[in-house]
Amino acid sequence: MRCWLMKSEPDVFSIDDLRQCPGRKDHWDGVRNYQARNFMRDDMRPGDPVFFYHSNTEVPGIVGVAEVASKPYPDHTAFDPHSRYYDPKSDPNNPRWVMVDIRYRRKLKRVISLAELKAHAEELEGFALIRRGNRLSVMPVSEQHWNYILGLEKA
DNA sequence: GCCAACGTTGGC
DNA sequence: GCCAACGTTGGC
Repeated sequence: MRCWLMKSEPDVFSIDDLRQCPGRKDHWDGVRNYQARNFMRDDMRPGDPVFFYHSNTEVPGIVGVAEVASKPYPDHTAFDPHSRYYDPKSDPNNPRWVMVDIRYRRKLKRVISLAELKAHAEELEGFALIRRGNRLSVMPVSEQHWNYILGLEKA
């Protein structure tokens, strides 16, 4: 089992949006970065825990926990010319982009902000989120870092 | 809204 | 294969 962090802009899709989905589950469409895609395609397994991260917002940070709820499968929004995620180069017979389903587990008792995570850079050394210039929207979290971050929740 | 950092594209 | 131009991400 691997742990993950996935970013979403709350104006587009927030943790509350996920919680209100039928079955508290939705598909995670729109990933258009090869490295992020490869993580989903090659390394994610149903049941893997996921930190839900709010980006591009007043206080960016981890807001909740979800879990991977499917195997990877083709991202159909790439085939839809009306979608903002349309990619004419993705061939339906050989899909370029994949997605997984994500299920809501819980919100954290408080937001663990990016600033707070950066303040623990020493304990979180190697965590992709706090590396300079990081733009990945899907990234692995080591089990050690996962547990450390959850420990911050009670602080 | 600004802009640094990064990924992608395409000319050569 | 290099690299300049461009588009996007996302913190601030």
